[in-house]
Amino acid sequence: MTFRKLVSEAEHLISIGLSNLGHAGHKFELLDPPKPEFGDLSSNVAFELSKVYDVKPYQFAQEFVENYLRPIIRDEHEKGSLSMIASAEAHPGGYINFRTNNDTFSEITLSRALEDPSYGFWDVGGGRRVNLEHTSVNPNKALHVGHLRNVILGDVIYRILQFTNHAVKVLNYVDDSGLQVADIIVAFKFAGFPVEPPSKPMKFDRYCGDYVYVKVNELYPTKPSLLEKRRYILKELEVGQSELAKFASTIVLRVLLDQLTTCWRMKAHYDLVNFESQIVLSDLWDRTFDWLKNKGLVQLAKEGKNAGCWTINPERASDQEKVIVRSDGTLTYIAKDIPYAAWKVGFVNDPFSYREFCDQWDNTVLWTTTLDISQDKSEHPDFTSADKAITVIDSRQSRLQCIISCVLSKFQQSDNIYLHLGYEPVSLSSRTAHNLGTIIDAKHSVQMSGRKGIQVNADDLIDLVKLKAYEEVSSRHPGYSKERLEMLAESIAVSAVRYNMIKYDLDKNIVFDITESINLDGDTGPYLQYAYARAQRILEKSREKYCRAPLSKLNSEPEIRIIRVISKFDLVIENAARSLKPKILAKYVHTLATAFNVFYETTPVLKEDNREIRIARIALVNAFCKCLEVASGLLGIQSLKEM
RNA sequence: GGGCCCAUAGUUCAGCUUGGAUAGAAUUGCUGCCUGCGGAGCAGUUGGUCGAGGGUUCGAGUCCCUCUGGGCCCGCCA
Repeated sequence: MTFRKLVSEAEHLISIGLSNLGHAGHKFELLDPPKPEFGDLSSNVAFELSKVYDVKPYQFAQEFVENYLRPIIRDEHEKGSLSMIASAEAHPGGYINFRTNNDTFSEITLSRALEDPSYGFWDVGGGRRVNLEHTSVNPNKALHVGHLRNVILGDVIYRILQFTNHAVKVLNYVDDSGLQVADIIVAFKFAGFPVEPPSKPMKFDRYCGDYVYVKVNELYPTKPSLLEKRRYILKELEVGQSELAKFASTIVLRVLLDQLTTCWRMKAHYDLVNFESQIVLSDLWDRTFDWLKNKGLVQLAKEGKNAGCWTINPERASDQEKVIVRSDGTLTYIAKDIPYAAWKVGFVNDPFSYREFCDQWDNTVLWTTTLDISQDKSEHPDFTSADKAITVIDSRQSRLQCIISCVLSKFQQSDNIYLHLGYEPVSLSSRTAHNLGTIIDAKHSVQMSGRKGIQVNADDLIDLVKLKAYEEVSSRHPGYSKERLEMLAESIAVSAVRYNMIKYDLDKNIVFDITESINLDGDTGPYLQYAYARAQRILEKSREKYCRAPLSKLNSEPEIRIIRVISKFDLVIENAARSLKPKILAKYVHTLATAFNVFYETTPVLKEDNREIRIARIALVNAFCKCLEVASGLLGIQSLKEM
């Protein structure tokens, strides 16, 4: 909040200086100096103007500072209109560096952080409505670590957008009429697989995915009749209503609830479950199809390999045309996605009624659509006609997502109304794949495959990290009850896994290694929690009541460092929200926690004899906690008072 | 064949949008720091031809081109 003010003051000064020099409006930039010696804010203005005057940047900088900036700073100080900037100086490197008045900077930053209940808030969205789709895992299997990246990325994006004044609805699309569901229905109905998991207790999603789905796929080569059954089932699923479809529906719901249990464990929030079957059964497709035909975006192929199919034109000439309606009249995957996308942004009338699906971990209601109008709740949130749709899916879907995006841009003249937020997938390290019994060649990593059973289960991962966390917590608190230790270990495990999935850039392929993933030291989620717990211990033991503290007493290097980080909070959140890069926030929170840890090691708080300094430091610890709590919250990481 | 992404320390990654000061973390190895508010920490140290070559520029890890190596996509599967 306050760093913004520093920047705007510097902008103001340079602008006046340039205008006095006769270069009003000349562009320049303000940036973070890489080292503290270079001051608090730097400008490249001398590089820009030195071209005009054909002198060395340093020479221009010296003269500009001496003859223009310093007099202006003096003036403004006399008028009392500068609160942040104390001085400017030219550096031999060519930059002009500004220094703050530390006393007032600390004072303003900390009092804002402590007193403003929405410190860090920045209005990026202006209340705009966003439909955010993530997770969308086929309902025939349990989540693996690849899905986890999707869930966590999506959920952090949700939290960031929600925080920056977007009205976000989180959608989870369930493909309940696709091939993968048909596979397990084949197994249950025609291959003799029992519907209940044998003997030992096992989550149903896991049983379906790890066992039934894998085994039935192994049967197909030797029993081709099963493939015919699968085709039959697919048809039935699309028509709906039959006994078989009803059976499939019960299976899907069971798997879905188990999947959601894993997602909720990761503290992900959803607003609506969309079922593909309902999109097919509604008239959403008909309306969209008519529209596509009217616009001339699709055509019926008369000859060639796609004869008898409706196809969609590619955006680029080099791409092939894409079949959306097969020659037998059934719809392809993409044909179901286009009306869904159009529905999200309100391009077609909403054919759905809405009912409550279930309650969630955060005491919110998860809704679902229904075609049965008698079930409609009159008071339900408005899910359709968002200003923007964001779909979180890995980059292997880029081509198809691009088609959807292109088609939607033809609906309405606005670009970017449909955004595919892509990311590179998670693969397994050769060591981890080897441990799973996968036969590997010399490749560095292995793609996961649910169908082949090559995957690391999401719950297993959390459990493993939890085990490690449990050992750590119980060794520190031998007297704690099992329940308390469990709770803490779970929270630590979730934070470790979440942080690990967002600290990398979206375009980075994560090579998942099980051994490395259980690490709780260094650049991890628990590191953040640990800094917070230490700070909390200080506050807990402090007997000072909160009072106006002399914040200007905080001028040691570690203190200034934390304050500097705190002052940039809203800038970082804005940046993360605009760029949709959760990583930016993860990096920030780590920097914040590190700054605190340095302070903690070097600077006594409770042991400080001078009362004024002591209460000022306590105020600093308070501000740190508040900032860390909000920032961690945006990552879905719980701030623990103890661990 | 066409398209997308990646390449920076032994390892995993920041930094590239908007070119500029000594290229930063984490981890590994080694060395210190608990009769101090919690050592899941802190400090120090070892470790880099920023894949290669060319171009633009006063200046390139960052921008442009070519090449090499790796990943992914291109179905009447989803």
